[in-house]
Amino acid sequence: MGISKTEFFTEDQNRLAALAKAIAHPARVAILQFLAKSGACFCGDIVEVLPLSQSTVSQHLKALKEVGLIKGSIEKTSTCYCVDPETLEEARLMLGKFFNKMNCC
Amino acid sequence: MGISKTEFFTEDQNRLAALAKAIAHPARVAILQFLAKSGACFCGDIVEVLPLSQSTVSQHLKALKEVGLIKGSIEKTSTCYCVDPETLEEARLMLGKFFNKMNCC
DNA sequence: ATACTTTATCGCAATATTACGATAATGTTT
DNA sequence: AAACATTATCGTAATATTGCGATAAAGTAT
Repeated sequence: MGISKTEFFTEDQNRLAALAKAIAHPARVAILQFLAKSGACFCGDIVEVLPLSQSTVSQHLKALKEVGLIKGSIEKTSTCYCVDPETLEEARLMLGKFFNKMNCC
Repeated sequence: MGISKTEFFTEDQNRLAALAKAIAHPARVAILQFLAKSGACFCGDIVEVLPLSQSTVSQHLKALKEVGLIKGSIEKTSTCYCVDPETLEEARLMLGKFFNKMNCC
């Protein structure tokens, strides 16, 4: 995206933007929904459900993991992913606060 | 972003992603906050406050307007922007529903 | 009409995202 | 050890985003 001037903005603004960016793609929305519905699952389970290749799904999982919305635990031969309730709550609070402050106009 | 497979996903998933993408950049977060705080303002007012050029701010405003989060009315020689409460409510509801369904794990 | 003010758009360059196949990495099973 | 299964990473191509300067567009004021 070009030279994003993140250093000028506040920590909150950057964090909110990062959390929003994590769900700013329908595939990641779908992955989160599937993860929540199934409780926890493997990369392969998601590949079966979505029209994306294994490497693409893995990259989306990485993006979600980096922002903290999901976490993965190594289990047997594969990695088991599940939603991270703490970051989820953080996102819910930040977005809630953000939208509450929009109450004017 | 490459060939995004939006046609596969549901309308809701795409809409949620689009709304999230609108606030997925700190500059747009800052613009929305400034707009809400000031009630309504001109492009020039935002340019004074942010470390971005006039054309860049105008582009961010366009992105916010396209997703419906803000609306602009022509006033005198300039355009007056303000938050659109309806789309804001839509975003709040969609995100709220999304996060509520994440309550498991 | 001309100059001025303000916003929108164009064109460009730099960087990021998305997606995939191929391959590496890691552990399991035979 | 060899074959297998699963996920992560690399390399690459196509496209999108971000940002800016320059310019167009449109209205106001002199």
